[in-house]
Formats: sequence, structure tokens, C-alpha cells
Amino acid sequence: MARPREFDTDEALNAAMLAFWERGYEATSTQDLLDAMGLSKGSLYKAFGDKHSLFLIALQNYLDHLYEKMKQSADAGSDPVQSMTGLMGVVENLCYKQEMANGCFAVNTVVELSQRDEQASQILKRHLVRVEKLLATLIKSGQERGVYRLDVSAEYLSEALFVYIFGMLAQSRGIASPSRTKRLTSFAMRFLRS
Amino acid sequence: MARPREFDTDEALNAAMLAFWERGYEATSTQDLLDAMGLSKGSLYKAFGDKHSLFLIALQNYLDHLYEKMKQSADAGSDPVQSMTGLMGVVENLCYKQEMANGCFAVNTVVELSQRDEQASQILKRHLVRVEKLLATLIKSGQERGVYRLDVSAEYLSEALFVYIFGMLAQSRGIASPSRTKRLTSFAMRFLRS
DNA sequence: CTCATTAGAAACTGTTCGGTCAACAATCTC
DNA sequence: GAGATTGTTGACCGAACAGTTTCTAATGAG
Repeated sequence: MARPREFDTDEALNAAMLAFWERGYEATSTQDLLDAMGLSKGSLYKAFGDKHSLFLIALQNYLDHLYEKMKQSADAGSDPVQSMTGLMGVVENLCYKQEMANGCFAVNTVVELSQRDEQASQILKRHLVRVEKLLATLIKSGQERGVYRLDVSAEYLSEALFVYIFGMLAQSRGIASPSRTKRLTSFAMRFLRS
Repeated sequence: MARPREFDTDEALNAAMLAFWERGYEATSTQDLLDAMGLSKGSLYKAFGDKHSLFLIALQNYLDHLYEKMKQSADAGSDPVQSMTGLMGVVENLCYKQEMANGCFAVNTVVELSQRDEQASQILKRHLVRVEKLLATLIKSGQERGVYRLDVSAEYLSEALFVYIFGMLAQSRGIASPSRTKRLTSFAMRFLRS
């Protein structure tokens, strides 16, 4: 085993993730990462490979945490509407986190990289599909209980809701206010209803 | 006047815009721009200032053209629904332009830069507001003719539609197919109806 | 034709980029 | 404690970055 790490890998990874989240992949230099993570160049390269590998690891980490949070919010509700409200709460928090609205790291990365980074694109696609499926499950269950509209299939409704959420998160970097965000979520909840 | 330009300013600007559109601000180097525009460094800097100025000019140019196209599509329709269909056609084209889906330059830039580039942010905000207003006008007119739902104000409906369109354009960089895009637009048209 | 003026091409600037490496430090096994 | 192994550090690398300058070429005004 020899000499042990002086830093906490998860902590460092989280710091890197926040740096990438805030500025994006291209605009975050290795120096930015070093400062954020509080370690020196050699340590970073030994522990995480290179900038791109670190990015992918940080992204995957973010996606797993986010999905977990969404799933927990969905599971916590005692009925589909409550579950959906909880899930939309997660989205709302991303749209308007304290003073700094950085949107969603996943959405930001889709826009910045998915065109030219095949690996990032694959990772993201897998995540987006599971999120859309989570929405579909909730919607289907709501339809079965008669609280959600039946004129559109759960699959297509979730597709539309997914895009809507994607839009909320994307635009939150530019035009966000708590009141607007509130209105947008309540509208989403409403157009699912019959 | 002295020696005249050897290149067409608008053409060069358009080439720069396409380069920025494809790769984003940070990932587009001056060399990329030079190659795309077909001119040498001195000419670029003499004609457009620096990379950032060129970017802002290209962005403004794109936004004005896009808004003009949207407005024309809206004006071309003989009734609100037809106008809205035309406008959504513009969006559809952005989502699935031939093989290369670059989404919308405006949306991409909101996500990449609006957090840290005050000038880009201002330019974008102005554009987004006018687009949302255009949507509101169309929706209001549809409501007055009884073809659009009245349970939500035109203002809030346009806010939601705007976010939905924003989402379509943002996600189109990652997950786009003509059929999905078609479904998404037709769903948008439907949830405006009463 | 002359000359001021502007465009264009290319060499050049200093800086920062992502990434490597060699020397040293700390720990584990024996 | 010896030696193998791994982490940390800081100097270092070539390449690419955005931007400037210098020199030459082309044009209009007089």
C-alpha cells in the first residue's frame, strides 16, 4: 500500500465537479481545478488520469447523486402527485440555488459537449433515459389512479415533461427568479392533470 | 477610403457565427475562426476588434435573423394556430437541421456564457424577452378567437411555451430525432388548446 | 504621379494551456 | 530498520492561446 493519500478522493472529486459545473469543461483550466481541489498537479494526474477523465468521473458522480435524489423524492411521496411534487422540488432547487444559479451540470454538459465528446454523450444519454423513465413511471401510476390525463400516453407525456424540465434547467442560467420558477413548476403539475 | 476590403464583411461574419455556433465560444480558437472566415489575423482584428467583440457581433446578427424569421412565420399565418405552427416550424428546423444538430446558437450561449459574460447576457435577455412577447401576442390572439385555453393567462402560457421551446432546442444537441421533434411540437400545439 | 491611408500576410509576443518527470517524503511489509 | 511502494512537490515541456507589430500592397484624393 505504501504512502497513503493526504486528501479525501470524494471531497476532491466533489470540488472538481463544482468547478466544472460553474464554468463548463473548456473554461475550467487545470489550474482552476488544482485551486478548487487544493492539491498539486502530480497528485491530480496520479489520482484521476487527465482533465478529461476527471471530468467524466465528476460528471458520472453528479448524475448518480442527482438521480438518487430524484428517485428518493419520488419514493417519498405517498401518491403520484406528491411524488411528482417532490421531484419537481429537486428541479426547482437546481433552478434557483441561493444567489448562484448554475442550472444543472447535466444539462449544461449536454449543450456544451454532447456534440463532440462521444464518451460524455453516452454517459449523459444513459442518465437522461433513466430520468425520462422515472417520469414515465410516475405519470403512468398517476394515470392509473385517474389523477393524470389519459389523452396522451404516459410515454409521450413524460417525453414532453422531460423537455419542459430540461428547458427550465437550461434557461435558469440566464433568466431565473424564484417566482418564475414557482409558476413554471405549478404549470407543469397542471398540464399533467386531466 | 484607401484600399478596399477584399472580403465580404457579412459573409465573414456569418462564417464566424457558424463556427461559434458549432463549437461554442471557449472551444473556438482564433485559428478556427481564421480558417472558417478565410482571412488572416490582421484582417480579422482590424475588422472586428477581438475574439469577444466578434462573438458579440455574430451573436447579435444571429439573434436578429432568427427573430426576423420567427416574426415572418408568425405574420404569414392567416390565423393564430397557423402562425404558431409556422413559428414552431422554425424551432423544428433548428432541432433537426440535416445531419448536424447544433441546436440554437442563442440557447447554447445562454447555457455557456450568460453566467459570466455580462454583455452576452444582456444581448440574450433582450432577445429572449422579445421572443416570449411574440409568443404571448400569438397566444392572446388565439385566446380571443376561442381556440386557445383560457384557464391560464396568455402571459403565463407564453412563459411555459417559451421554456418548453428552450428545452427542445437545448436537448436537441444530445437527443434529437425527427420523430421525437415532431411529437414534441404537436404536443406543444395541443396543450395550448382548450 | 504622389502621397496619405487602409488592407493583408506573416513573423513575433508573452502567457497559459494540458501534461510529464525526477527528486523527495511517507507509509507498509518483512 | 531495510527496502519496496506509492504520494507529493515543483520544475519543466512543447504546443496552442489571444493578440500585436512590421512590412508590403493596393487604393483614392490632390
